[in-house]
Amino acid sequence: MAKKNKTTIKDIANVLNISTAAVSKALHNDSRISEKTKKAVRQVAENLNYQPNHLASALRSGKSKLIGVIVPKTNSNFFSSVIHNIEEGLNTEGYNIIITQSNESYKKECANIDALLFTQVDGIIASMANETVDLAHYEKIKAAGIPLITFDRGENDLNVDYIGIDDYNSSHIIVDHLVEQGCKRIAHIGGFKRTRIYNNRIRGYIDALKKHNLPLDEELLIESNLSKEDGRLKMQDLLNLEDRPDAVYVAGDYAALGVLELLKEQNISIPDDIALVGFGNEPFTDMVSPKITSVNQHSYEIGRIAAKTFLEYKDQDQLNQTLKKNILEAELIVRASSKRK
Amino acid sequence: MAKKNKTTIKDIANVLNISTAAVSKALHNDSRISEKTKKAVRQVAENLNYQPNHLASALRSGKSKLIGVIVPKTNSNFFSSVIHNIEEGLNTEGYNIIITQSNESYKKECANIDALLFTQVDGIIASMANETVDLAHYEKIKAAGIPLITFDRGENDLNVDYIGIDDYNSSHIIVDHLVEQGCKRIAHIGGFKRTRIYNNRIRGYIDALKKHNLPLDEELLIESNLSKEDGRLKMQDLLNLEDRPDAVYVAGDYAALGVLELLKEQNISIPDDIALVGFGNEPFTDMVSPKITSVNQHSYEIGRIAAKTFLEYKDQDQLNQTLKKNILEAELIVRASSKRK
DNA sequence: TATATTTGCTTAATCGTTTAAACAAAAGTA
DNA sequence: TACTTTTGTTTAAACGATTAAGCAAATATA
Repeated sequence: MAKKNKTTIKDIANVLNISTAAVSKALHNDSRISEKTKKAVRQVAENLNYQPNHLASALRSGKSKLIGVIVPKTNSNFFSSVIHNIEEGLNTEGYNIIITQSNESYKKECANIDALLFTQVDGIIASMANETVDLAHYEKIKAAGIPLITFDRGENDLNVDYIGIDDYNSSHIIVDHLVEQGCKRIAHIGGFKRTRIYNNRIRGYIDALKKHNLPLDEELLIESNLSKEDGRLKMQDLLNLEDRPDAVYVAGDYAALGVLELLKEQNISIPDDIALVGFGNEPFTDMVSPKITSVNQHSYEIGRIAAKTFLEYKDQDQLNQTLKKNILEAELIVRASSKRK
Repeated sequence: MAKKNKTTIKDIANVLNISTAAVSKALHNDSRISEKTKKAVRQVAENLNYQPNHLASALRSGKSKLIGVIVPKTNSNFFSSVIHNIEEGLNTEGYNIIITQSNESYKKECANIDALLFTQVDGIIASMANETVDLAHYEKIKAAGIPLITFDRGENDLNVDYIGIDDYNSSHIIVDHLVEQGCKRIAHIGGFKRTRIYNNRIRGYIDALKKHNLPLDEELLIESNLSKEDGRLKMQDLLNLEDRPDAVYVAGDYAALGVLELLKEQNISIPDDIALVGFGNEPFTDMVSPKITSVNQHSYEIGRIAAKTFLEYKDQDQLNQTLKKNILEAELIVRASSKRK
C-alpha cells in the first residue's frame, strides 16, 4: 500500500531542468540564485511535497540539529518542566531534542550518552543520576567536541556550564523561616553527601544554625536516599531520640511526604509539634493535608538558560568550555506544614 | 582544546591496507570475510576508538534505528512508565527512541510529527492529545511508509495498531464495586465524549447501571476536561442538585483529586456520604487522605507490547497496517475513598 | 570599445557508510 | 587435467544533500 516515493532535490532539478546545486541553493535562499528560479523551485518543491532528508544534510554539514537531553526521570514535575522549556528555547532555532532518562542508574546514563553520541547530536544537556560518581563517560562528550551543559545535578570537576539554584542559600532561607516560626531544634534529612547539591544544602543548614546561634546536633543531621519510604524511616529515627526536634527540613519532597504520613499516623501535630519543610515544590506538596512548605527550583528559568547557553556555543568550531555557573535564587513557598503564626 | 579527529572506516582500512568495503563487512560480521581479517579489523577499530557514523549508515541503508514517541505529557506516571517500557523493548534490538510531548496541543502534535519525520525515524508510537480531532497529520506518517502504533488515546479511523485497556469494561468493574458498597446514585464525571477512550467509559457506565437495574439520571453524567480545577467545578454542580449522588466515578485522577478537596472542604464524608473512584492510578492517589480508589492501566504491558508490535513490522518493506487492537484488562485498586465495609 | 565585475548557473567533489558486481586465488569435482 | 564452486577481497556506485570552484553571459567601469 505505502510507497516510499520520497521526493529529492534531484526530482525538483529534473522538473525544472536545472542542477541539484541550483535547487539546494534556491532552497537556502542563496543570493546568487535569481528570484525567478527560487520561486519556481519553491513551487515545484511544494507540488511534489518535498521533505529535505535530514540525514543527508546532517552528514554533509556535520550538524544534526539534534540536542540530547539526559534526566534522571521524566515523571517529576521539575524535570518535565525543564525539558519543556529547553525544547521551547531550541525549537525556534530549528533544533529538536532527544529526551533520555537514566532512571537514576549509572549504567543507563552511560548507555544514554553512547546512544546520543551515536545519533550525532550537536550537544548534550544533562542532569546526573544519583548513582553517578565516576565521570569518565562524560569525558566522552567532551572528546566528541560537542558542548555539554549540566543543570540541577552537576559536577565542578567536569568544567562545563552549569545551571541550578543556590542550594547553600536555600538552606539559609529555610532555616531562617523555621527560626522565625519559633523552632529551636531543627533537624535535616539530607541527600547523599557526595552529591554536590545535597552537600551544599547540608553546608547551608550547618552555617545557618550557626548564624542563629543554634547548636549543631549531629543526631539531627541524617543522610537519606530521599525516597518516600526512607523519609519515613529516618523520621522514625528522629522520633526515637530522647530530645525530639521541633522542625524537620527534608531535602526532597518525596521523603517529606513520607515524613508527613508518619507524623500523621502518630498523631503528631504539624506544624505545632513538628514543623515540616520539603524541597522541589512537586505538585503533591499542594495536594496533601497539611500542604507542605517547599522550595521552588525555577524549572522554567533553568530550561530557558540551558537552551540559551547551548545556542551561544553552536557556531564556535573551537569549543573551549570552562566551568561557568549560572546560579538562581530559590523561592520558598510557605504552606501550612510550617506556618505556626 | 577539543579536536574532532573522528576515526572512520577509511582510517581502519589504511592501517590494515585493505579496502573500506572489507572493513565495513568485517564489522558486520559478513560470512565472506576471513576470521583473521575480522579479528584484525576489530582490534584496530578498538585501538583507534572507532565510533560508526550513524548518519552515514542511516543515509545509505535507509534505516535510522530511531523510533519517535509522542505523548501528551511526560510528567504523568502512566506515560513516563510506558515510555520506559517501550525503551526497554527497543534498546535490545539496537533502536533508540526520541521522546516528544504534545502538551495536549494539536499544533504541537503536528510539529512533533514533522520533527520526527524530518529526523527520519523508522517508526512512531503515539498517544494523541486531547485537542486532536483532525487526523490529517497522522496520514503523513502513513505516507512516509513507516509503521504507526497508537496507545491509550488512539482512533479507529487511523486503521493502525492500538494498545490500551478495556475502557468499557473498566466502567463495569467500577460500577460493580460501587454497587457492592451499597451505592445507589452513582455519578460519572467523564472526559470528552469525542475522545474514544472517554466515550467507551461513558458507554460502560451507562450499560453497567442498566445491568444493576439502576436508573440513568442525565444530571449525574457530566463531561469534563478532567483537570483538577474542573473536577471541583463539576463536583460542585453535583452537590447543587436536589438529589445528590452517593458515589462519583471520575474518569481521571487529577479531576478526582479536585473532587476530593472540595468534599473535604465541605465536610462531606468520603466514602460514607459520597464514595469516590478515580482513573489512572497516579501516585498521588495513594498519598492523599483518604487514599483514592483508582484503575491501574498497565503501563508496563502497554509499553512492552508497543515495542514488540513495532519490531514485528520492522523487516517488512511492503507495509500494510490494519486496525489491530490489543486490549488489556484494567485492574481496580480499591482504597479508602470507596471502601465502606 | 576594452576590460573588470557581477550575476546565475553548472560541474564535480564530498560527508562516511553500504552493497551489488567483479574478480583472482583456492578448493572441490568430474 | 579442465572445469565449477567457494572464498576473500576489491572496485565503484550509490544514499541525498552541500559547497568550492569554474564558467558563460550580463552588466558596470574606465
